[in-house]
Amino acid sequence: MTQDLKEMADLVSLCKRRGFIFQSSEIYGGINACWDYGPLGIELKRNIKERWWRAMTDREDIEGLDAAILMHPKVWEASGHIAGFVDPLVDCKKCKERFRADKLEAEVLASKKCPKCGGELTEPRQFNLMFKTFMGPVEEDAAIVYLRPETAQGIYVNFLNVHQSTRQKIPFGIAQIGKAFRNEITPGNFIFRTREFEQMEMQFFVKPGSDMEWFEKWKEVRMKWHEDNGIRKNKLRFHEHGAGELAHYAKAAFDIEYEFPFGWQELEGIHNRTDFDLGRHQQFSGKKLEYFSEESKEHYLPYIVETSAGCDRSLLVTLVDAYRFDGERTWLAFHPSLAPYKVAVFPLMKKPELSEYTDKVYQSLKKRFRTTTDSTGSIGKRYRRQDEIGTPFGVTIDYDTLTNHTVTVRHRDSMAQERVPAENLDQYFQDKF
RNA sequence: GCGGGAGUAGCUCAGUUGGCUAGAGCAUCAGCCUUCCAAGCUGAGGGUCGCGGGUUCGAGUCCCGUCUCCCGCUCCA
Repeated sequence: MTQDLKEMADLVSLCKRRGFIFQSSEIYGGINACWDYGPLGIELKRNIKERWWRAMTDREDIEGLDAAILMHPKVWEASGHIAGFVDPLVDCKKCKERFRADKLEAEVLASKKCPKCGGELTEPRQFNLMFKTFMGPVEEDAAIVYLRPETAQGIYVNFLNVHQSTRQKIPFGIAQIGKAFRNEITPGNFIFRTREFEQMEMQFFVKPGSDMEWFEKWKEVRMKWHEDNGIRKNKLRFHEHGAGELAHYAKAAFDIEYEFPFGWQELEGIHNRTDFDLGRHQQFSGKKLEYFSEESKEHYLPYIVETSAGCDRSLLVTLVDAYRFDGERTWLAFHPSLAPYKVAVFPLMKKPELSEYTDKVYQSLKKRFRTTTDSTGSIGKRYRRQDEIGTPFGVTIDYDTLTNHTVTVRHRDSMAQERVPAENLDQYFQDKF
């Protein structure tokens, strides 16, 4: 009976042991909620990003972009982050309850009495969720810049540049992968919520009135992407934001959620942001951001349908969903195209004549596929090692290979084996990833 | 940031009321064995016990500080 991942600790341990993910600055005791991707982790991450990038940009109506992390501070005034990301909080020293100071009534706040137990409240403290730094050598208020809390604004402020340079007509989109930073109050659950994270965003510009149609369309496309990555359908669902949950910019919002060992959590958001963002940037910059339609001869501010996926979260889902344990064997059932290594080549035993042949096959396969090789210990042990890092195929050279030039191809999930002529291996694997 | 729990080898942990040179299993490496699914044999490497300070003749063990992780709250554009 195969089991899913029950405890994140098992995955964290495997990730460290096999070189997927390490804690940042570990030799100094680590730093909260920061993680480093190891040799296998970065391969997995690159594969996820590559798959996303191709799905989003291998089409005529989406262009790519890579905007700077540091932006003009006014961007964040326009976006609402400077106002909206500041939450003054007070704590009760007695019952330890915490309140939003701006949501308490004025007299309650003035009395400094806890509304729940009557205990003493602390002074309101500011929690700005944006990381601040200084542009230039002088540390003064005028030089403050922020690490972007979302990548989307880099797309909005480049809307005209992309439109004019590519001659795209609405509807069209702009895709970007990049880092964003948020001073989260409570990070945690391994790489699920970190203060530095990578987003894969596509902002789609549409004519007002067609926005809900596109919204529905992108919901389906994005859900299908996760399914096509091999994520189990019964672990994925949509969650609709109710009126009270909607962000300040949104007209409609759905999350794609995944059922982690710690519960259903957001993996990607699909939002109808209306013309809020372009409208605000038009207002704050004084630059006209309207689109002119040659067909209808009208000027309008486009609506934006956003698809915003967490790259690190996608990676975590890929790991969590692929984790299998059957009581004896642990393996990662990655979709072959996401697996860090595609093929592992082994000699059945560590004997010179087998090793020599193995090396030939290895050198040949690695030209086309990400391939590894291993000759220590028993063959079974080597299969298990590859299982744990999710390598979908093993190729084993035995004594028969030396005479008839066929090898064993062993499949990770079923452990099934088949005999394939060594010279056909390239062809055998070419449509598998 | 608050409350609770916890940091000893790469991983999982043991370490008695403070007392010999800090241990085990797994993992790793070398060699042997093995003609297809880990845990068979021999040997090796690896720890200033999270970090800093204190008490003591003596600290992994007691005290203080600090950092990090886990669970719960608060928060989540």
